[in-house]
Amino acid sequence: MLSGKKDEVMVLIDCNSFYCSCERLFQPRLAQRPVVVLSNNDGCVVSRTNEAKALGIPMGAPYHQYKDVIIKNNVAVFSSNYTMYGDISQRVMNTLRQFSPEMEIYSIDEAFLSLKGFRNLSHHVEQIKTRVWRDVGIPVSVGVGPTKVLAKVANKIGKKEGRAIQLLDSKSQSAALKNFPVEDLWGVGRRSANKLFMNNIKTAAQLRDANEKFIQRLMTIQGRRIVRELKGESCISLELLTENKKNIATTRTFGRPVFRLEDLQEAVACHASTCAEKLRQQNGLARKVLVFIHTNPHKNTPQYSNSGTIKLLSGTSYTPKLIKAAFHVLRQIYKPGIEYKKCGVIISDIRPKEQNQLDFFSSHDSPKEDGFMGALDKINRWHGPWTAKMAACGIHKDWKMLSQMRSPCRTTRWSDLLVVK
DNA sequence: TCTGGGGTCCTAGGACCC
DNA sequence: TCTGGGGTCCTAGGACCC
Repeated sequence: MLSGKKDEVMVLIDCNSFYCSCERLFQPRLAQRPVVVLSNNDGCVVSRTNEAKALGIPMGAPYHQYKDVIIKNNVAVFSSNYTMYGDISQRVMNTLRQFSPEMEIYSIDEAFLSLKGFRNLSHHVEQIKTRVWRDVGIPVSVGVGPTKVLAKVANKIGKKEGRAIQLLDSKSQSAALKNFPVEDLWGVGRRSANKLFMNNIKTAAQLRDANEKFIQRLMTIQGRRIVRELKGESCISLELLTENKKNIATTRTFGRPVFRLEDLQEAVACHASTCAEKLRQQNGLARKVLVFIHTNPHKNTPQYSNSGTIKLLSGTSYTPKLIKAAFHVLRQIYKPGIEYKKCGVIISDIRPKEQNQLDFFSSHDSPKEDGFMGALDKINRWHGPWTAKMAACGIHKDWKMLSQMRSPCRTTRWSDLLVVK
């Protein structure tokens, strides 16, 4: 659990203002202009360029509260376009993969590389930045350390100073950690930071030098790992394989208030369908279905929120079965006369399909059902999402989320291809 | 009028069994 | 009617991440 390795070389690469940088890629004239990208439903600001940060627009800021600042300063605003960001992300990762066989894709815009044993390290690190910029056109920041936590620290400092930082020797580590706020560390959230403050631990160096057992009591085993990692002992290893998901969730805020059970059913059917499709992509079967609904907590109306789970007799990835289960839960938690704002479906207790088939007594999805789903997925892959769907998903969907400023899918949809004159 | 979405890991406590 | 201890499994909730 805590055994650490000493001679690792972890490199963290992350894309600067990733979603904004993707938008700039297709509109180079935005290069000098502040840019922000909004969350689903055009709710909050989830990505900002440095120019937008300088205007005082915080991460997660409600869009409507900053509309004035945005208009006044000619900020370019985009709804999020996850199809495009996902595609650009793949290109970035493909470029990074050429630098080392040991790579972990940590998020849509971040990856860890191990450059253990590489000679001429500084040269390689510089090359990473240059190559991603040249091949994909996305600016990245790079940080190097003997552990993931220290690579994160290096990356954060380097981003401010605009250069790649290496924290491989204890002297540079101490210098960096002395002034590094403990709350900015990877793995230290608001709750833990407050507990640390109360014990007079304010910098990363102070956390590194604290008593390990004491920190474990305060922040569980994860806190203790952070302490070890700060000391240069690698406890959080690279995840080289992308594991299958243990939970799959699809949840959305409505574009308008929803009262009727029928509308909720349409949304829940859509979300269950999406979950099922993601599940089939990883060749899994799920046995649990959770549905939740709730009102708008920011609005001064009667509040209600509830959720329920149903356990299936055997695992399935057959969309109609999952929709049926989700409806069953929905009917149990639905209360009429309430103004709903959001609903979601989460499937869990997921295992690989092969494993289920070893179980002689459970009833599997039939070959006919599998064939049906296979055909459905194929159609939607070729002709776009929702080309073919269950009738329960409805047609009008006026509860759908808003995305009024979405850019075209330049790289994944033929009709959106850029035309060069 | 307008405030996102999708994950993971860890722990405490209850249920159950012998 | 009273009484012990140890183990496993599961779940809900907390905390954190991007």
